[in-house]
Amino acid sequence: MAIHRNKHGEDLSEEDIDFVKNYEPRDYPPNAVTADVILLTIRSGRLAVLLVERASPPQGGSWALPGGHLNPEESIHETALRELAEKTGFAAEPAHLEQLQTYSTPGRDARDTKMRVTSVAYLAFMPDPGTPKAGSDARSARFWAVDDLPEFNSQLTWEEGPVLAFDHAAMLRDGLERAASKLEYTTLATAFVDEQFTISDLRRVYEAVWRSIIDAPNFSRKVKATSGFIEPTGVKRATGRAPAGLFVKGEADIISPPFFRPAD
Amino acid sequence: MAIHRNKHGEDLSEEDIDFVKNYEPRDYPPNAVTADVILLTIRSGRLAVLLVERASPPQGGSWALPGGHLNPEESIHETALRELAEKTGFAAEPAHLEQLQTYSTPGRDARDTKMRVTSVAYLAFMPDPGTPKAGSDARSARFWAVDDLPEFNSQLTWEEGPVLAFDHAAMLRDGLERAASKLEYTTLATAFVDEQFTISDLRRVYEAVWRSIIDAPNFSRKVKATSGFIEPTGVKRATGRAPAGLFVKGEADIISPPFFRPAD
DNA sequence: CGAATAGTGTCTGTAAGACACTATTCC
DNA sequence: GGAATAGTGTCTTACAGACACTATTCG
Repeated sequence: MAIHRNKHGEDLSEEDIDFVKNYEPRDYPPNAVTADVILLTIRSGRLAVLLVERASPPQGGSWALPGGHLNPEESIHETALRELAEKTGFAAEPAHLEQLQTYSTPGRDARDTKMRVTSVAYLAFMPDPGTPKAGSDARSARFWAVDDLPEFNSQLTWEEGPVLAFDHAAMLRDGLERAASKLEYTTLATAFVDEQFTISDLRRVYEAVWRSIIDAPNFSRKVKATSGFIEPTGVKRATGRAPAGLFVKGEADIISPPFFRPAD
Repeated sequence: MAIHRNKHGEDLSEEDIDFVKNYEPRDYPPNAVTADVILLTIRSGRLAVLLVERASPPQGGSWALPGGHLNPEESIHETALRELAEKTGFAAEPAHLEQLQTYSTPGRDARDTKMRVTSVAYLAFMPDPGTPKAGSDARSARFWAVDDLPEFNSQLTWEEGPVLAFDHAAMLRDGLERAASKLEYTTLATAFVDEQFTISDLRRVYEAVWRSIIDAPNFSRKVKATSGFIEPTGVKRATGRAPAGLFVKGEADIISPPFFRPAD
């Protein structure tokens, strides 16, 4: 039996070439595939997420994660990057972008009665990039501290902050959990800080994402003892009170043993 | 500003109702959304995956993960369950089913030139269900030990076992890594064994998924010390040599502290 | 008996977390 | 000096892993 391979259109069997030639996509139920991006950063020590105020339907006027349709010829990963650039005007790509999960519950989008809308959520980290410019299809765009969102802070009422459109609150919830867990076993905390950073900067990332207080002495020792996590530059920064050593990210992506979150 | 919500078609604004009424899905590029399932089990102490031999194009004749198209009205999770039942004839649902990742690289499917095919991969665990019956669209269906697949065992040549269609080898690779990591911090090892099991049964799951040998005395003590992992039934099973206590799964889903894989 | 499996006891090294203490800078 | 921040030292507890040892059954 012949081995059939299909990488980027090469090595198609004759049957497959025929099959594709006669294939009529319009014979099948319509689908839309979109990417939505949860872009997280740290602002004044608080974890913040980028939201866009939608200009047009569905759910015009409400706040949502930036996102949009998969174009022919591009991968969803590229969709996520493109939509992020279009909706926010950021020139720089995020320091980290990973796929989170796909959401497809019927009814999650008003169009579902005519065409199913399947959304692939992405999770992105970057150092505070300043104020975004509202782009195409957006009335406005800004970072919101996660605990200024009523759906993420039981102290707030629904009138005191934006309520998320579609199932974006569920996406954000899943994204926050993924982010917290990734800090345990990867060096991704460095994706939230500038190229050069102090150990305290790094600790504040953990504190913001984990929503907990970390013992500074123990943290400092642990980070320096984890091989490949950070590299000293030799330079010291005298910004605050005591001068602090400046570091850059090391070569490691995985930290072992992991840094555990406090049990709560 | 009004708060817009959209849960299962309720609470639509007038703009959204108008928008959907005038929406024409055929104006947009066509997409297909499919679910593919990585069903893992333990057979004679080895980790095995369910594969089907495809009967029709694309890639008819090659081995692939069971899967198929998202139907209107169903969630992608339901697609995964339905395709698994249709392609294998299993009456029982898997003990565990979770979404893994979504694959959308252009060119991953021969049809991509006419219609993009986005696949949501699912990961499923269950105790050995016996021999599957090849269902719709499948020439045959069977479990393959993962290390009888040439792409997962460098000792084998491509002629000595099935080579996976599409990007299913990448999916399986990601699924195996997810499975190994899930055993670290969840009680999902119990999804691979029968309702009643011995501690050795459970240890063999860890050994098969982690591809490593675990010290039986330490494992036994650790499992029993982890609250909520397993509950004793009081009964003993005298199948092999020494009689072993029988246990059932406890209420916990998360194990803390985690069980770590050996560093390799 | 000997082999295979189940399970207990005990020791060692590593690491997490608590916390007292010193050092440096700005006000 | 006093407050804020950076960083060291040291002690306790917990747990992973190594491994010697006992117990039970089958051939």
